[in-house]
Amino acid sequence: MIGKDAEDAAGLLARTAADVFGWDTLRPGQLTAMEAVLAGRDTLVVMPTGAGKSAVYQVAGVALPGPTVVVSPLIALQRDQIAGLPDHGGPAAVAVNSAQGSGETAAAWEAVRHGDAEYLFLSPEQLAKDEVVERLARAAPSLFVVDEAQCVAAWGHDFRPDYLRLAPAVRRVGRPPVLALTATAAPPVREEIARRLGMEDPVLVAAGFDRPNITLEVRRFTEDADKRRAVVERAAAEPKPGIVYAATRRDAEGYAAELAGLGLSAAAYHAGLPAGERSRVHEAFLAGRADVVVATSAFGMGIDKEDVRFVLHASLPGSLDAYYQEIGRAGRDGEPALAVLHYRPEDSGLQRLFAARTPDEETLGEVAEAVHDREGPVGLDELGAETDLPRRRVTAATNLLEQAGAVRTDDDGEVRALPGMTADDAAERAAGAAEARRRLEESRLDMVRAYAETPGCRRRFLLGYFGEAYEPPCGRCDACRADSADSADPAGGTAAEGVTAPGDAPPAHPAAASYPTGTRVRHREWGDGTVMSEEGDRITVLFDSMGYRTLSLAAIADHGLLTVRTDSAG
DNA sequence: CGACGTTTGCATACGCAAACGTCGGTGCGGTATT
Repeated sequence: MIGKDAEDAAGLLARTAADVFGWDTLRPGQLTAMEAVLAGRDTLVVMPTGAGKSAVYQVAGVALPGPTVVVSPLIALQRDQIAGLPDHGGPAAVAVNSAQGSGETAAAWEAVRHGDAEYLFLSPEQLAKDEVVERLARAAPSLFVVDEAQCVAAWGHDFRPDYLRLAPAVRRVGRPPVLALTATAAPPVREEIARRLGMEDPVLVAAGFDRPNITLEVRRFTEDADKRRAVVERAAAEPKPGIVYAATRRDAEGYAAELAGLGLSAAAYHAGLPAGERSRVHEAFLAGRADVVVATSAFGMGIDKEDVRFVLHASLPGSLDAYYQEIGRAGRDGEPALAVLHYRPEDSGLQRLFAARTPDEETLGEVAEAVHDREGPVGLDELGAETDLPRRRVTAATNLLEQAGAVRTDDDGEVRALPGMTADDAAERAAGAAEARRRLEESRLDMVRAYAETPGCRRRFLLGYFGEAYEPPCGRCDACRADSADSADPAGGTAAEGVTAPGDAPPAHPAAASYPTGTRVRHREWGDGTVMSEEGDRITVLFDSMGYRTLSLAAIADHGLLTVRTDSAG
């Protein structure tokens, strides 16, 4: 880019930020992302909550002629975003969703049609409707934003499969630049977001991941009862307020009741509670009227509270992406905060079950057959009617068929079978894709266990997972603290019961230098992969079809397991 | 996969263990019922 153009763009953005929003300064990451968007580039922004991700689309949206589409996963989040925009004569923001009346929705579309709305918020499910996409296409949006973009990878495969169908929607509304925003995404997740959204050569704007004020700790247990007692005692003892994450609704209520029994202001939060109770707990927590909220993963997005002092996990999360997202809610004010993972190997069973949930072969077969029986393209609504399957399952199955290269989505958003493949072949290949997906999810869970069991610095492990090198000791994780305690008192001073014993940090294996992070490698049995991290005498590789695998350098050397691929750099 | 609740099986057992069954997380949207 030519210097003068860049200056002009920066000037325009700075002026817009100041005049429209009253912001006198933009942070470097914000400006970089805005400039990329303004230059028509697809852009992926990975910045912690509070760093001002929303400002990127708010300012760039105004600077670009035409409305800005913002895909947001929760209606409550859409409301927050709209409420957070300046309303004194600034650009108007409207939403289209099922929670508002038909009059309000009609008014929103009118505003879009007349160019009175700068921002239009909607869920991915809305974009599954032809009528919505067609109206949007007529409005010719100049920017397509996907907020909380980690949802694409985390929810798109089963829970909310319309997240995997945004790419065709982007094309149908005129293929404006795509801006994806997320607080937490490891490199392979970033890659998946970009791929699933159909982003082309995206600009990556990633801020540093380390949250140095959060102390990291893992406590390991064999008995469930010991673990439960430890969680309650810790939540009671630490400075408030705090969040305890539990794996099930039942656990959330059990812990909350125990803490309340100790005289704390504690409440449970999960999706099974009445809406009124949920918002009451949410508001009480934000307002500082609650000491502890014990929650399932439902408690998260939209919780903007500075002074959370601890986040305890009573069970394993399903991935380190989810874990970092959840502990990232602690200590946003920069003051000391604490993240403790209470670990029992058995607890991974539940997450393993969740990971194993993929569409069954029968569903894949029915959908594949319904598509193949058509000579021409068919809409997902019609597929649902023909197969008599719920829309969500039809969409998920279609996504897998498309991923397996058996069907494709045309410019009208309808799907058609690709020639040269029978329905049975298609279903079989889709089942293979589902199986690969399941292996990947399980390997991500293995990475959570590896974090819990690492003898080394937790911070180094976590940051390594997110692609950031870190030189221990950090001084603020249980492993580093125990190490320094050991050197002060070699005789013992052992860690408290249940704490993972830190081993001696192994010396870097000389062979590790052969496999720096990012190297493309090929394994005899597992195929191609990318080196994600090296720790001591082992490296972790993300294999394209097998997920994460940790390999010992000695075994690699002894058996010639890995070859470095030089043909496909990057 | 594992926790928890219920049933079955035993039979010197008014109770206990094993076997069996069920359930488990995230939210959108739209329809049916008050």
